Amino acid sequence: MKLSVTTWNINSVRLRLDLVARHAAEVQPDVICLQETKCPNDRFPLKALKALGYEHIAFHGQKGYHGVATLSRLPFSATESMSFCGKDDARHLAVTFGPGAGAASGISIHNYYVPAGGDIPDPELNPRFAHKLAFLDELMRWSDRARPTATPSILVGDLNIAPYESDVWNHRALLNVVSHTPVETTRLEEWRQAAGYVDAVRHLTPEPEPVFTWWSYRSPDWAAANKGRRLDHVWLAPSLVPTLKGATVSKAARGWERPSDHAPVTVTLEL
DNA sequence: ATGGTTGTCATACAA
Repeated sequence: MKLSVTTWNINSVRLRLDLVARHAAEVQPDVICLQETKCPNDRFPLKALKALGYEHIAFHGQKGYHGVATLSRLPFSATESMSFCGKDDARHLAVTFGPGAGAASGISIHNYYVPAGGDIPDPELNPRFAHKLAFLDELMRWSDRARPTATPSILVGDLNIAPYESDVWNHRALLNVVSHTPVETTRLEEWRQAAGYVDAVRHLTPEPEPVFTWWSYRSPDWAAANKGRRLDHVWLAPSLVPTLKGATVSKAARGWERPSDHAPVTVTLEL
Protein backbone atom coordinates (compact mmCIF):
# COMPACT_ATOMS: atom_id res chain seq x y z
CA MET A 1 0.00 0.00 0.00
CA LYS A 2 0.97 3.60 -0.54
CA LEU A 3 1.79 5.84 2.40
CA SER A 4 2.53 9.53 1.82
CA VAL A 5 3.62 11.86 4.59
CA THR A 6 3.90 15.65 4.51
CA THR A 7 5.86 17.77 6.96
CA TRP A 8 5.10 21.49 7.04
CA ASN A 9 5.90 24.34 9.38
CA ILE A 10 2.55 26.10 9.04
CA ASN A 11 3.34 29.18 11.21
CA SER A 12 -0.11 29.36 12.84
CA VAL A 13 -2.57 26.60 11.99
CA ARG A 14 -5.59 28.79 12.69
CA LEU A 15 -4.46 31.51 10.32
CA ARG A 16 -3.65 29.07 7.51
CA LEU A 17 -6.39 26.47 7.64
CA ASP A 18 -7.19 27.25 4.02
CA LEU A 19 -3.61 26.51 3.00
CA VAL A 20 -3.71 23.14 4.76
CA ALA A 21 -6.95 22.42 2.91
CA ARG A 22 -5.41 23.37 -0.42
CA HIS A 23 -2.34 21.22 0.16
CA ALA A 24 -4.54 18.31 1.25
CA ALA A 25 -6.62 18.63 -1.92
CA GLU A 26 -3.68 18.97 -4.30
CA VAL A 27 -1.21 16.47 -2.82
CA GLN A 28 -3.59 14.21 -0.88
CA PRO A 29 -1.05 12.99 1.66
CA ASP A 30 -2.15 10.24 4.05
CA VAL A 31 -0.45 12.00 6.97
CA ILE A 32 0.30 15.70 7.53
CA CYS A 33 2.74 16.67 10.28
CA LEU A 34 2.52 20.34 11.21
CA GLN A 35 4.88 22.47 13.27
CA GLU A 36 4.50 25.94 14.76
CA THR A 37 0.77 25.55 15.15
CA LYS A 38 0.94 28.48 17.65
CA CYS A 39 -2.29 27.29 19.16
CA PRO A 40 -3.29 26.20 22.67
CA ASN A 41 -4.99 22.82 22.77
CA ASP A 42 -8.38 24.28 23.68
CA ARG A 43 -8.32 26.46 20.55
CA PHE A 44 -7.13 23.77 18.11
CA PRO A 45 -9.30 23.65 14.94
CA LEU A 46 -10.04 19.95 15.25
CA LYS A 47 -13.36 19.84 13.42
CA ALA A 48 -12.14 21.87 10.45
CA LEU A 49 -9.15 19.57 9.97
CA LYS A 50 -11.22 16.41 10.38
CA ALA A 51 -13.52 17.75 7.67
CA LEU A 52 -10.56 17.62 5.26
CA GLY A 53 -10.54 13.84 5.59
CA TYR A 54 -8.08 13.55 8.46
CA GLU A 55 -10.23 11.80 11.04
CA HIS A 56 -7.31 10.87 13.28
CA ILE A 57 -5.50 13.82 14.77
CA ALA A 58 -2.99 14.23 17.58
CA PHE A 59 -2.03 17.72 18.67
CA HIS A 60 0.21 19.18 21.31
CA GLY A 61 0.20 22.94 21.60
CA GLN A 62 0.78 25.87 23.87
CA LYS A 63 -0.11 29.54 23.90
CA GLY A 64 1.65 31.69 21.33
CA TYR A 65 4.68 29.61 20.48
CA HIS A 66 5.73 26.27 19.05
CA GLY A 67 3.15 23.48 18.84
CA VAL A 68 2.96 20.30 16.72
CA ALA A 69 0.10 18.31 15.24
CA THR A 70 -0.16 15.09 13.23
CA LEU A 71 -3.20 14.62 10.97
CA SER A 72 -3.92 11.20 9.52
CA ARG A 73 -6.40 9.41 7.30
CA LEU A 74 -5.38 6.12 8.95
CA PRO A 75 -6.00 5.34 12.60
CA PHE A 76 -3.00 5.26 14.90
CA SER A 77 -2.74 3.25 18.06
CA ALA A 78 -0.59 5.36 20.36
CA THR A 79 0.64 8.90 20.81
CA GLU A 80 3.51 10.24 22.85
CA SER A 81 5.15 13.60 23.35
CA MET A 82 8.58 14.14 24.80
CA SER A 83 9.92 17.24 26.52
CA PHE A 84 13.51 18.42 26.35
CA CYS A 85 15.89 20.52 28.43
CA GLY A 86 13.50 20.56 31.37
CA LYS A 87 11.05 22.79 29.48
CA ASP A 88 7.45 21.95 28.66
CA ASP A 89 7.69 23.41 25.13
CA ALA A 90 5.44 21.61 22.62
CA ARG A 91 8.16 20.44 20.23
CA HIS A 92 7.57 16.72 19.74
CA LEU A 93 4.73 14.37 18.97
CA ALA A 94 4.94 10.71 18.00
CA VAL A 95 2.17 8.50 16.67
CA THR A 96 2.32 4.75 16.07
CA PHE A 97 0.32 2.99 13.37
CA GLY A 98 -0.63 -0.65 13.70
CA PRO A 99 0.22 -3.34 11.13
CA GLY A 100 -2.77 -2.15 9.07
CA ALA A 101 -0.67 0.80 7.91
CA GLY A 102 1.38 -1.49 5.68
CA ALA A 103 4.51 -2.54 7.54
CA ALA A 104 4.18 -5.88 9.31
CA SER A 105 5.19 -4.45 12.67
CA GLY A 106 3.55 -1.06 12.26
CA ILE A 107 5.20 2.32 11.78
CA SER A 108 5.95 5.22 14.10
CA ILE A 109 6.12 8.83 12.92
CA HIS A 110 8.01 11.34 15.04
CA ASN A 111 7.15 14.99 14.44
CA TYR A 112 9.74 17.52 15.70
CA TYR A 113 10.09 21.24 15.99
CA VAL A 114 13.73 21.94 16.91
CA PRO A 115 14.45 25.36 18.47
CA ALA A 116 15.41 28.01 15.92
CA GLY A 117 18.23 29.28 18.10
CA GLY A 118 18.01 33.06 17.78
CA ASP A 119 20.35 35.23 15.75
CA ILE A 120 23.78 35.12 17.40
CA PRO A 121 25.64 31.81 16.84
CA ASP A 122 27.40 31.87 20.21
CA PRO A 123 26.01 29.90 23.17
CA GLU A 124 27.85 32.20 25.61
CA LEU A 125 26.09 35.30 24.29
CA ASN A 126 22.79 33.82 23.16
CA PRO A 127 20.76 31.60 25.50
CA ARG A 128 18.48 30.50 22.64
CA PHE A 129 21.46 29.16 20.69
CA ALA A 130 22.69 27.40 23.86
CA HIS A 131 19.22 25.88 24.19
CA LYS A 132 19.30 24.68 20.57
CA LEU A 133 22.64 22.93 21.10
CA ALA A 134 21.48 21.41 24.41
CA PHE A 135 18.29 20.22 22.71
CA LEU A 136 20.35 18.46 20.04
CA ASP A 137 22.64 16.93 22.66
CA GLU A 138 19.60 15.59 24.50
CA LEU A 139 18.18 14.14 21.28
CA MET A 140 21.47 12.37 20.75
CA ARG A 141 21.36 10.76 24.19
CA TRP A 142 17.72 9.77 23.66
CA SER A 143 18.60 8.20 20.31
CA ASP A 144 21.23 6.00 21.90
CA ARG A 145 18.74 4.76 24.47
CA ALA A 146 15.97 4.14 21.99
CA ARG A 147 17.86 1.93 19.55
CA PRO A 148 17.03 -0.55 18.27
CA THR A 149 13.30 -0.05 17.97
CA ALA A 150 10.80 -2.78 17.23
CA THR A 151 8.73 -0.68 14.82
CA PRO A 152 10.40 1.08 11.89
CA SER A 153 10.09 4.82 12.24
CA ILE A 154 9.94 7.98 10.19
CA LEU A 155 11.24 11.22 11.67
CA VAL A 156 9.99 14.47 10.18
CA GLY A 157 9.91 18.09 11.10
CA ASP A 158 11.31 21.56 11.10
CA LEU A 159 14.77 20.76 12.40
CA ASN A 160 15.90 24.37 11.85
CA ILE A 161 19.26 23.20 10.48
CA ALA A 162 20.42 23.03 6.86
CA PRO A 163 23.12 20.35 7.12
CA TYR A 164 24.79 20.24 3.69
CA GLU A 165 26.46 22.78 1.42
CA SER A 166 23.70 22.60 -1.17
CA ASP A 167 21.04 22.94 1.53
CA VAL A 168 21.65 26.69 1.54
CA TRP A 169 21.84 29.29 -1.22
CA ASN A 170 25.44 30.16 -0.33
CA HIS A 171 27.44 27.82 1.87
CA ARG A 172 30.34 30.16 2.60
CA ALA A 173 28.11 33.13 3.32
CA LEU A 174 26.04 31.16 5.82
CA LEU A 175 28.78 29.37 7.75
CA ASN A 176 28.35 31.84 10.61
CA VAL A 177 24.58 32.12 10.30
CA VAL A 178 22.39 30.19 12.76
CA SER A 179 20.99 27.08 10.97
CA HIS A 180 24.19 26.35 9.01
CA THR A 181 27.03 26.72 11.53
CA PRO A 182 29.36 23.72 11.87
CA VAL A 183 28.41 23.14 15.54
CA GLU A 184 24.79 22.69 14.42
CA THR A 185 25.31 20.75 11.21
CA THR A 186 27.77 18.40 12.93
CA ARG A 187 25.33 17.73 15.75
CA LEU A 188 22.47 17.12 13.32
CA GLU A 189 24.54 14.56 11.39
CA GLU A 190 25.66 12.88 14.60
CA TRP A 191 22.08 12.70 15.84
CA ARG A 192 20.79 11.28 12.53
CA GLN A 193 23.51 8.64 12.42
CA ALA A 194 23.20 7.76 16.11
CA ALA A 195 19.46 7.29 15.65
CA GLY A 196 20.12 5.27 12.48
CA TYR A 197 18.09 7.27 9.97
CA VAL A 198 18.54 7.97 6.24
CA ASP A 199 17.84 11.46 4.85
CA ALA A 200 15.00 10.70 2.42
CA VAL A 201 15.24 13.86 0.33
CA ARG A 202 19.00 13.56 -0.17
CA HIS A 203 18.63 9.84 -0.90
CA LEU A 204 16.63 10.74 -4.02
CA THR A 205 18.17 14.16 -4.73
CA PRO A 206 21.86 13.92 -3.84
CA GLU A 207 24.19 16.86 -3.53
CA PRO A 208 25.16 19.12 -5.19
CA GLU A 209 21.58 19.68 -6.37
CA PRO A 210 20.23 22.57 -4.25
CA VAL A 211 17.08 21.78 -2.24
CA PHE A 212 15.40 24.44 -0.13
CA THR A 213 12.25 24.29 2.02
CA TRP A 214 12.29 27.76 3.62
CA TRP A 215 12.55 31.27 2.26
CA SER A 216 12.61 34.25 4.63
CA TYR A 217 9.65 36.62 4.84
CA ARG A 218 12.23 39.41 4.81
CA SER A 219 13.22 38.78 1.21
CA PRO A 220 11.05 41.10 -0.89
CA ASP A 221 11.22 38.86 -3.97
CA TRP A 222 11.86 35.47 -2.41
CA ALA A 223 11.36 33.44 -5.61
CA ALA A 224 13.70 35.50 -7.80
CA ALA A 225 16.35 35.86 -5.10
CA ASN A 226 15.92 32.18 -4.11
CA LYS A 227 17.98 32.62 -0.96
CA GLY A 228 16.54 29.50 0.59
CA ARG A 229 17.59 26.90 3.11
CA ARG A 230 16.60 23.25 3.66
CA LEU A 231 15.37 23.34 7.25
CA ASP A 232 12.58 20.75 6.99
CA HIS A 233 13.48 17.09 6.85
CA VAL A 234 12.19 13.55 6.46
CA TRP A 235 14.35 10.75 7.82
CA LEU A 236 13.64 7.06 7.32
CA ALA A 237 14.63 3.94 9.20
CA PRO A 238 16.91 1.90 6.88
CA SER A 239 14.28 -0.83 6.50
CA LEU A 240 11.94 1.74 4.89
CA VAL A 241 14.45 3.11 2.38
CA PRO A 242 13.67 0.45 -0.29
CA THR A 243 10.01 1.56 -0.12
CA LEU A 244 10.82 5.22 -0.84
CA LYS A 245 9.27 6.23 -4.18
CA GLY A 246 9.28 10.02 -4.08
CA ALA A 247 10.23 13.12 -2.14
CA THR A 248 8.89 16.51 -3.17
CA VAL A 249 9.09 20.08 -1.93
CA SER A 250 5.86 21.92 -2.77
CA LYS A 251 7.62 25.19 -3.51
CA ALA A 252 4.48 26.72 -5.04
CA ALA A 253 2.87 26.78 -1.59
CA ARG A 254 5.45 29.38 -0.55
CA GLY A 255 3.88 31.66 -3.16
CA TRP A 256 0.25 31.19 -2.11
CA GLU A 257 -1.60 34.11 -0.56
CA ARG A 258 -0.49 34.79 3.05
CA PRO A 259 1.94 31.85 3.02
CA SER A 260 4.00 30.17 5.67
CA ASP A 261 7.69 30.89 5.17
CA HIS A 262 8.18 27.09 4.92
CA ALA A 263 7.08 24.87 2.03
CA PRO A 264 5.59 21.40 2.57
CA VAL A 265 7.87 18.40 2.06
CA THR A 266 6.17 15.14 1.10
CA VAL A 267 7.55 11.61 0.81
CA THR A 268 5.75 8.67 -0.72
CA LEU A 269 6.43 5.11 0.37
CA GLU A 270 5.18 1.90 -1.25
CA LEU A 271 4.91 -0.49 1.66
C1' DA B 1 27.56 45.94 8.10
C1' DT B 2 22.58 46.55 8.21
C1' DG B 3 17.77 45.83 7.86
C1' DG B 4 14.52 43.59 5.87
C1' DT B 5 8.74 40.54 7.50
C1' DT B 6 5.45 37.90 10.10
C1' DG B 7 2.42 35.93 14.10
C1' DT B 8 0.92 36.20 18.72
C1' DC B 9 -0.85 39.01 21.97
C1' DA B 10 -1.60 43.44 23.26
C1' DT B 11 3.81 45.22 23.77
C1' DA B 12 7.70 43.04 22.99
C1' DC B 13 9.42 38.91 21.52
C1' DA B 14 10.42 34.86 18.76
C1' DA B 15 11.28 33.28 14.33
